[in-house]
Amino acid sequence: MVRQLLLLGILIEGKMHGYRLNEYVAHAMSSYTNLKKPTAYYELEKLERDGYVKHEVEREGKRPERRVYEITEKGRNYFFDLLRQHLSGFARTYFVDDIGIAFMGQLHPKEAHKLLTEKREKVSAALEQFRELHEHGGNWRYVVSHNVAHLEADIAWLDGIIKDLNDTKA
Amino acid sequence: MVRQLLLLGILIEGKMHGYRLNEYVAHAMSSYTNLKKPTAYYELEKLERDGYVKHEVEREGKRPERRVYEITEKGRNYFFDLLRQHLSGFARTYFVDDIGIAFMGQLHPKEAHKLLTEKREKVSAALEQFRELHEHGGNWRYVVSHNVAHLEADIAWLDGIIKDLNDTKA
DNA sequence: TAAAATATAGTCATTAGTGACTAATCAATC
DNA sequence: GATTGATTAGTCACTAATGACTATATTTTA
Repeated sequence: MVRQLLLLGILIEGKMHGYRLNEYVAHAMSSYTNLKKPTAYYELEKLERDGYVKHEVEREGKRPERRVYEITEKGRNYFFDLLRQHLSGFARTYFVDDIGIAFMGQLHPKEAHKLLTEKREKVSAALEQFRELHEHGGNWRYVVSHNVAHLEADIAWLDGIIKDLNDTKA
Repeated sequence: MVRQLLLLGILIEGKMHGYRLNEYVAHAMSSYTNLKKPTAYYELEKLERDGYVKHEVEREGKRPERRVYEITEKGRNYFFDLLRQHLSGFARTYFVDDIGIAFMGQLHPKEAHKLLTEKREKVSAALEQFRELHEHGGNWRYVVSHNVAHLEADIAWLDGIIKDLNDTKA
């Protein structure tokens, strides 16, 4: 449903053709989704089947045909339903890192220490990148602060484990 | 690859039949994965195709047949590869909440405020649940502290947005 | 002790998701 | 002015994931 919210949220601001839409997703929205192009078309087809969007074909000059997608009235309503659900709802996140940590005991603490230190550096680099993105307007800044907050939490968490491993090694 | 790490990590501690394995995943590991039963069997088939696990069929009394899965030597090596990769690597997390927030402007700030307050309560409840889980031994406690850290970060983040919305309303 | 509930063990049909590709146009460079 | 490279627009064959189901055995309860 997240993908539907995303696509309808784009189309609610105006019609757009498929290619442009995917470009927009891949660039402007790359910090909160990794929706792939074929997946977007696939999702658009479903949205169309259900009457939430429609499309007409146009062509500019001699370029290939484009499908210009447009949200329907039903789609608008559905978008607001989804948006309300998403803003008020809570969905549990599963952290892939936890699985590695759960099996960490299979390695020598010294090696685990080295590996987690590498991870910490990578998280730290990602954090720097997000910090540099700071101060764009709109609700975008909340997306940035969200990611910053979580990456900071991750680093603190990793530091705790690394410290424990230090004590174990000694 | 996460699923493979998970399944091999279970089997490295000893052979286990499919049903028990799924039970284990659904109970003991429910805080770091939502792997479904058919997905587990599907993944086990692939692991078997690639020679990382093998199975033999057994039956106890008159109960239905069981497939008892066992990790191979190749599987052990692969497990350690995966574990090292996971412990040292960093994978970007996409937060579904960010999509709702990105489109929050479509609603009246007053309604957004109400909805986010509801979300905050749900996050808070989830946090309480995790806090109660505290103090089991092993690396399990890191899983708990990880989730606690992230939920706390979420609440602080939500509070920031809610506060801004208060100012907007006024 | 018959009926209902629960546990055991896994399968199947269907939907979801994507890497790699096609096929055309336009721009740049040698 | 031919060749290379980028852009435009979308498709296809394949892999991944799961809700709903089957079928039997055991336990509980009325």
